[in-house]
Amino acid sequence: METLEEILKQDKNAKTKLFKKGEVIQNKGQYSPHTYFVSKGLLRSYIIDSKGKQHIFMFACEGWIMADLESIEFEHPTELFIDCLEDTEVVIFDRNWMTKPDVEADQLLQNIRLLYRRMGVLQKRILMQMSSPAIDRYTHFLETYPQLPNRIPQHMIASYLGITPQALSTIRAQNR
Amino acid sequence: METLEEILKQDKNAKTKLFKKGEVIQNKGQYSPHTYFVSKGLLRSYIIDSKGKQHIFMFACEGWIMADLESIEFEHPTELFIDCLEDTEVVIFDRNWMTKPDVEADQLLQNIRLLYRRMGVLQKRILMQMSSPAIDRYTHFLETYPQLPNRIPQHMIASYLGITPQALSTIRAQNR
DNA sequence: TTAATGCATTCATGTAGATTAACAAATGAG
DNA sequence: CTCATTTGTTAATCTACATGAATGCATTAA
Repeated sequence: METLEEILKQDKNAKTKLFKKGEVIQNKGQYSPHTYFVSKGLLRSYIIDSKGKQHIFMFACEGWIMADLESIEFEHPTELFIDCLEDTEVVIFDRNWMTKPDVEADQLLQNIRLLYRRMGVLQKRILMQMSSPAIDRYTHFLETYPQLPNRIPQHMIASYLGITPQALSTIRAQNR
Repeated sequence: METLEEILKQDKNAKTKLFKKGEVIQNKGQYSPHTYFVSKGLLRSYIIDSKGKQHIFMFACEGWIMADLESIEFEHPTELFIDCLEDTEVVIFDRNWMTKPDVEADQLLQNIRLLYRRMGVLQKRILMQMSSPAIDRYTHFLETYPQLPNRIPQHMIASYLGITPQALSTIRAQNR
């Protein structure tokens, strides 16, 4: 079977778009039912809570998809900001892209596998958030995304882990 | 469009199964690539962490699906236990059920919507776990699952929220 | 060069929630 | 019915992590 990327490159309907580092793709309050497949670069989604604090929901580098599925499924405005941590190339899909009649079986299968993979990651994240201390979550992050620490600053890792940059710094110091 | 339940009832391939309250459907360490659609009753999935503590990952009542998607997608043994909190009727699917050639378009669309819905819930849960205190998570749980508090004991709600039963008890007392 | 800005580290103190324990009420089994 | 288990509550103490402030070090701009 071909990779999703190979399939997408042959797809006439797929819209490719380039974003610059720092560019904002989606703002809180919008309803934008798009799903982004990252073919190159690095995206980030995050919320800003009632106290003004940022919390990174996820990163998406090459081969991952980025979308506010809660917003798309329940059809309400998004709480998520999405922006680019690097110059990024994405393929954009609309709502219900997966079930359009012209979608090929191969592509559909790949799409569904991406959804499963994503859910697997979300599931693991919830379980770790509930049952493991910050040090274990950090170790797990390093194992799962070995390439990311070289591409993003520490404070973003902390934000992803759900702790402060100070706490992460302390953890790293103890672990040395 | 018909509901998934109506579709499933006409499906010759769908296997229906009955479980008794308390029965264990899946144990940690197994690899069982099944997805359960709950047509009646209530299922629970949970992990037991390295210190022996239980953490409830999710509940699935009527109309929801239950599966260890991490295990299915990455093809490793499950960490999740699944058991019945009530007498429960489920429809069982195997790995790759969604992409079988004999699956009808209507059913496929419904299946994908269930996946999206589930991911929306997971996403919200992660964001709340990171950014909101226990009291807010409890309130959100009550809004999202108004029927569940009548069907499960408090300590299971606490376990789902990621806090101890004592903490939940205190929160509820303050809120009165 | 000198500010100015962003990033990481360390420390002192504060706090949400964990832990442990004790107890009462409800439920269930023999 | 009785006894045992499950469930929910309250309180005292403990701990992981937050908060706020100070410091050093790059990088960039003027």
